[in-house]
Amino acid sequence: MLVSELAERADVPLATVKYYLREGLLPAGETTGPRRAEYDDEHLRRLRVLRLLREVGGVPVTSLRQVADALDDESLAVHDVMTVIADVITAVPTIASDSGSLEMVDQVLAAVGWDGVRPESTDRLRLAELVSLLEGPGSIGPDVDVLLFYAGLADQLARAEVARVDDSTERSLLLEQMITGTVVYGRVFELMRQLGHEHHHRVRMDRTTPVVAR
Amino acid sequence: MLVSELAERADVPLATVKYYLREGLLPAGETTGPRRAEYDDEHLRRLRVLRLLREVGGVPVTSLRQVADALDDESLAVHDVMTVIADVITAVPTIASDSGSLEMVDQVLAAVGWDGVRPESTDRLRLAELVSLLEGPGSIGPDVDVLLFYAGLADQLARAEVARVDDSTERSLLLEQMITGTVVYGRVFELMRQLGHEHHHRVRMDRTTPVVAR
DNA sequence: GTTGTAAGATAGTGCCGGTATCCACCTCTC
DNA sequence: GAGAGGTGGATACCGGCACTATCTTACAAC
Repeated sequence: MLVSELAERADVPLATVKYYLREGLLPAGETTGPRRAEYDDEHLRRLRVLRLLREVGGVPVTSLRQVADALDDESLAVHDVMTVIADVITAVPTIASDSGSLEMVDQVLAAVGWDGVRPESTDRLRLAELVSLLEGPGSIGPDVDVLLFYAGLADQLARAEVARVDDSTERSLLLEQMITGTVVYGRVFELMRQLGHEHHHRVRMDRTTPVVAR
Repeated sequence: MLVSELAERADVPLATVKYYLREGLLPAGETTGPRRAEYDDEHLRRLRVLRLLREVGGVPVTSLRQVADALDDESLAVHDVMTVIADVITAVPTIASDSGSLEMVDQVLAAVGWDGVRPESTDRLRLAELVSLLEGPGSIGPDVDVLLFYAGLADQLARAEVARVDDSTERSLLLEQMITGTVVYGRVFELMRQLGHEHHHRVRMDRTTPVVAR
């Protein structure tokens, strides 16, 4: 297919596809002439994944390059590509964190037995930042028990999600499915949590406050 | 305290505080003279909450105005303010959703018994959008059972979080704590999920692929 | 041939979230 | 009571980001 068709099939403006090509996020098509190039399904899938990361995951375009590079690097194991994705999804301006918070995080990680986490993981560092944020005056202090509760649930979630991947799938397809899953289901869970708040909150209100009219 | 002190204590640039005042996100201080105004702890807490929503929650400044208005409106019950917060946190450009997806979402909501969710909830609508996104060709189709699994975990989380709020606290303080909790612990859980992926992923790799060197 | 569209390069746009500057004036210190 | 420095208030400006528009050259299908 030609660029225009690629753009149309992915439902992305042509100008944007050209921009991504310029930025090297999308591998160039196979040149079939001085002013002609062919694109295939692989390009289409790549484009879809990038847009998903961008639009649903909120990943900035500059970080997408890291993603593209990792996907293109055949020497990287699927697992290693996913750590790149993990780091990139976690792109929020840095806050200061103290060593005590990091210690607390590590304590929690140890408690749930997550020894497979890289010490340089962005997620681990960001988590410590958040914990130190909670330590500020007048806020709900971070409690190891509370964090452990979260970690326990997250463990169930992550365990089930990892178990759901089918390693017999071809590398590039597998990666795309995993990325989509991470991003989209992450958002799904987030939304469900908020819906849960809304429900349980209302239930509690109805029980607590006297109902005036119904 | 004077503005400069307010800015310093919240660790926000003075120019930004002035900007927030201009935008009406922060109520004006009490004027004590033609070129003098006093700010109190309430202002400080408000500022901190706004910055948290902005920096950790990624809420755009325009939406912060809705938050500020809701917080200032004493006629709104705590619960109603929280629905405003819920809608505002869920600020991602819209994707098209089909009616089938919405039906699926409602089916899941009914299954977990969340009848306290407003039909117009932004979260409910966004969830339907995501579900229809998953329905696209070549992706991991949305499965009611999978969604139910997420909903079940989210229910545990939301239930525990709502149970943790102490209604005897003064309204404005309570709201601030709840907002902080929603935003920060949401992010905490997200990070923990990713850390869980990293760990379980590595474990699975180590088991699956023959270890060459150690 | 004529027309339409491709590729490729370069320049421009719109929004967002602040910053910077200016001014008239107040207040604190010495 | 004089001077330094900070204040509230207004307006103008800025940098980054993610595109978007335009232009040129050339080929391809009719």
